[in-house]
Parts: sequence; structure tokens; C-alpha cells
Amino acid sequence: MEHSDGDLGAVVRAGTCSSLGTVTGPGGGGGHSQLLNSMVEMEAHRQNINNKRKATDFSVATAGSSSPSSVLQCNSPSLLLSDIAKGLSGLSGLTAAATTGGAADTEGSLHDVCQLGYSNFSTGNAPPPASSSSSFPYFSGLETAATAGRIDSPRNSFFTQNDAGLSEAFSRNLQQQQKPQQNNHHQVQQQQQIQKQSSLISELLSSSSLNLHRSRLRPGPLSSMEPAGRVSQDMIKEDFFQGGSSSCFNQRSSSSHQSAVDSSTSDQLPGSQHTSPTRDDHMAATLGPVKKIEASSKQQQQLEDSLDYGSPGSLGSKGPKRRKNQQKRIVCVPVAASSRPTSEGMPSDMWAWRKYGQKPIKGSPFPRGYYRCSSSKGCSARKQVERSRTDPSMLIITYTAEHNHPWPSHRNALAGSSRMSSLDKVTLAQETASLKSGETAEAAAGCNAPQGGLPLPMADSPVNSMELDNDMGVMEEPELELPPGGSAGVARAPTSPSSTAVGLDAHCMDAQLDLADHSSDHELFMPSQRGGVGDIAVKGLMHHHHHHNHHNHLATCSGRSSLGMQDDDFFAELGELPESILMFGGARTGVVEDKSDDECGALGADHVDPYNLFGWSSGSHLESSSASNVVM
DNA sequence: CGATTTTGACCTGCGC
DNA sequence: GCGCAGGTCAAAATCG
Repeated sequence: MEHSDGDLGAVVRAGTCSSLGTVTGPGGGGGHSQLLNSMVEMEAHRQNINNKRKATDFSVATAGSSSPSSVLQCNSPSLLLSDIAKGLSGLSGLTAAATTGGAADTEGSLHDVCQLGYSNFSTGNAPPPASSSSSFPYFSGLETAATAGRIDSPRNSFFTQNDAGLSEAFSRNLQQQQKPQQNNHHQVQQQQQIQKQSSLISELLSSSSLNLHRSRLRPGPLSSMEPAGRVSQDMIKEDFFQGGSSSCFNQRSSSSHQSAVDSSTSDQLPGSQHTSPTRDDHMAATLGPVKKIEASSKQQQQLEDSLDYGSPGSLGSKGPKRRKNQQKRIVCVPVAASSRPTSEGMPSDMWAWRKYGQKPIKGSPFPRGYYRCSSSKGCSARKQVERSRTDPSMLIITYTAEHNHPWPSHRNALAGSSRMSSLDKVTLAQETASLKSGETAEAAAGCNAPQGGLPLPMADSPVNSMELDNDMGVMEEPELELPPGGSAGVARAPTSPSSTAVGLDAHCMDAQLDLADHSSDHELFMPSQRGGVGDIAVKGLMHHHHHHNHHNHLATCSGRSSLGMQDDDFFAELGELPESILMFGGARTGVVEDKSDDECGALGADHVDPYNLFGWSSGSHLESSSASNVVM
């Protein structure tokens, strides 16, 4: 079982477990609630779009439900681009739902589903408190199902094994979803969201780093490639990392393209076995723009050439010359998720990154920042951070090369991170100021405070950063500047201090607690789910929160939501999910037991390897960091 | 003082 | 071969 949780697992967990692990115990359904909401919504919206399709791959929805980043990060070979699309559409739905004031507008079905599924889950089948690992079967099943890459119906193993109630609810949801939509406006919003997300995907796919080489396509369905619940690290490494960030994309992109062009051939594509025409249609309908990701023949050739990837570790030694064949991995995360400053002195990333350059990118109003790992001398790991041109609220992070050293086992190992943290404070202040000044949050949205010297504030001033932060290993995206004029065109609500990073960072938690505490009325949390699962979950969360500060980011999130949760915030919360990917370890920590901060940190450091989570190895860490011992 | 950020210059790859 | 764009270098500035 050492690989029992391959990357897909990581992905799935990322989008799900984070919450799960973080929130345990009675009523610890906040995370679940959100997750389920996403899951259900996703499927629901997919249904809307298809407007009469049968529910199919729920695993996809599941994975997609995590968040855009989760979706995009998913190293899961089992997910098709169309899946991503679905996930996004689902997200869109979520966003739209939030925008319109909550679940009320999202159909009672969703509500029902959530309630039903959740009440069931949070009550009858509520996972035991923290220390018990029995709360994981739920995910175990989910993970397995997702990993298997195929779940043919709502009533699949996932549900039947883990939550009959949810299954039922899901079915109900599907039925209702097939009824004529009553809210066109809502649909329009969904479509817009979808378009937006699609553009993002498209952008990512067309990114220079996204190599589209079919030769990388894995023959056969995922399920046949790996035992259920498992996606080999090697596979991910090859496909995703070495194959470029594209793995998740290139595979899908190829198939997606094909689907778009001729869905009838989809079955011929490796990995698309479980891609039904429905899915293709859906994708074609929702990801039109993705077509552009089709690499030109020339590009294709380059991609083919790029197959000659050197060993991951070899990158570092090479100079700029290898640019062409550099192994890259692209991750897309909501800026919001990164805008959460971590507490002072607390490295927001187990890896320390040092910025070594920034360049304006042609065609993009946003500059690209270049970072290299500073955790260890000689480490060739690098990353580039830039905002999505199509969706400034998203950050595109491109990782290049691997760390040639173990993941810092202790925070102290992260020299220099403190600076970032302090800057975060500035950012925080900045964001707060922005809030007060009524300034649109673009600036605040995920932009970290300029570090080192850039003029701070000014709405138009460059800001920066994001942080997928949390001690468990997150990426921190220091600074991304907004174009002069600052208006990124993102109508994102200002990121309040309350919108803290999701992480197990105890310090961070302190700050978050403040927020939570400010919301004396927990009832306010997750208003969109009033009286429903949300309340239960949230309350449970809050309860948990008060007793286990360490394990309730979600509670905090909820608290944030309570502070006038806007649609953006809602989405931002989703955006935080990506963090969960890395949070998983944290989640585990939380699940494992109450531990001191240090213990948690250590634990996370010892057991969580972001590279594993992302599907690429960090060398020696690969084995030891197997998350298998985490989940089950 | 050490580490990071900033920023202009330089270098390399790629497209025409 | 040329020019452009992207990636990296390295000195200066900044920060705690």
C-alpha cells in the first residue's frame, strides 16, 4: 500500500480531505458540506448543461469539485479535460449559486442533496472525532472511485459504500436537475463562469509549458493502469511532471480536442475509455475555447522532442539552454487562496522560494515572477508565478525541476521565509486598507504586498502574491503585480484579513480565530445553507473550532464567510481548497490527534511531501511520504 | 549581518 | 541571420 495514494488520491484528497481531515468529529461536516455541495453542484450543473444526460463519472465531479486549482492540478490521468470542464462548470455553478445568494437559488435539490447527504453523513454516519481514522472511509471510497477513474452512476461504490443517503440524495438531485430550469439568470451566470473557466483552462493548455504530446497518453483506462485507489507515482512523474504540467492536460487536451472535433473517436483515445459521448459533447459545449490548445504540428513535434526529458534532478545543473525541454508543471490557483497572509514568522511554505527575477510577459498585463528554491543551496527547483491573463483572479504557477533535497522537516529550515511573512502582514494591512477605502479588491485579491520595497498600497500599485499556504507545504506565490491601473478586471471582493489561508499554521489560526470569534453568531456561517447541512456542519465546525483550534480552517473559513460572504468570498473559499491539497497532511495531522504546533508541523513535514501530493517526487521523499498511512 | 527583493543587462531559444 | 521574447544573472537596495 505504499503507493496506495497516488496522485489522483492526492488530488482527490486535496480537494476533499483537506476539509475532511481538518474537520472531524460530530458535525465536522462543514468541509464535507462544502465538498458535497461542490460535488453535487458540479454534477448538477453538468446535468444542466447536458440537460438530459445521465450521471456518469462522479469521480470527475468530485475531483473537479475541489476547486479550480484542484482541478487543474489534478495529476489524475483518469480525469479528462472534459472532466475538468465539468468540474469547472460545477464550480461555476457554485460560484453562481453563491452569487445569487446561496443555495436557495441553486435549486432545492442541491439543498436536499446536501441536507440529505449530509445530515446522513453528519449524523448517522458522522465520522468519529478526530483521532479516529474511520472518518476516512468516506474518502477512501471517494478516492478509490476517483482513482479508478470510473464511476458509472450515482449509485456507485462510492455512495453505496460510504453513504447510501448521499447516493439517494444524489439521485434526487439528478432527477430534479432534469426538470426545466427555473432560473435563467442563474444559468447565464453559470455559462459565463464556465466560459471564464474554460478560458483559463485554455490558457493553461496553450501555455508554453503545456506540451501536448499524445505519445504521453497512457494506454488504457486508468483503472487498468493501476489498482483502484492508486496512481503510481512513477506514472505521475512521467506524465505529469516530466511530461510537463500538461500531463493532466496533455492527455486530456488530446482527447479533448479530439472530442471536440470528433467525439466518436474518443473511445480510441487512451484514457478516454470512460469518456462517453455525453462527456465529449459536454466538453465540446463547454470548452470550445480549449480547442485552441491544440498544438500546432510544430509544437507537436517539439512536444515529441520534449519527451526526452532528463532526470528530474538534472534540470538544475543546466542553464537556460534546456529551456526547451524543461520539465514543467503548471498549477493554477485562485489568487484569493493565496492572498491569505500567514502569520508572522511562520513560513507559509515548507519550501523557501527566492525571487530572482521578474519579467513582463508579452500579451499579458501581468509580469511573471521567477523564483528558485532557497531552502537548500544547489536546489534547482524553480517556479514561475503569473496571473492568468484571462482570469486575473487565478495564478498560474509553473514549477520547474525538482527539489534536490528533502522537504524541510522543520520550519526553522526555512530561512528567509520570515520576510515573506512580515510582508504578508503588510499585505494584510494593505488589503484591509483597500477594504476600507472601498477599493476593489483586485489589488487585494491575491496580491501580496510588494516585498522588499515596492511601494505598497496604492490601489494601482503592484501587489502581489498568493499563498497556498499552510505549513503542510504550500506554495507561496509572492508577488504578482497588477498592471498599471491595477484593474485586473476581476470583481473579486476584497480579501479581508479574515480570508485567511487555510492551513494548520497555528499562528495563522490565531488570526483566524479572531475572525471566527468576531462572528458571535455561528448561525451566520454559510448562510447559503441556512438551516441545512451548512448550519450543522458549520456549527460542528465551530464547535470543533473552539476545541481544536488547530484543526479547523474550515471553521475559520466559515467565519470569514460570515463576515459578509460575497459570491467572491464563496469562490475564494473554494479557492482555498487547493491549499487543501497540501493541507492534506495538515488535515491528517488534525485527524491524527491534537498535537502541539510543533508536532503538527513536524508531522506534516515528515509525512507530507508536496511533490507527492502533486504527483512528483521529491526524491527520497517519495517513499516515505506516502500518504497511504494517512488515509486509511 | 544575512537573506530577500528589485531591476537592468545579458544570454538563449525560437520564429520568421 | 535577425529580432523578439523569455529566462537568468548579479549588483544594489531593502528588511528584520
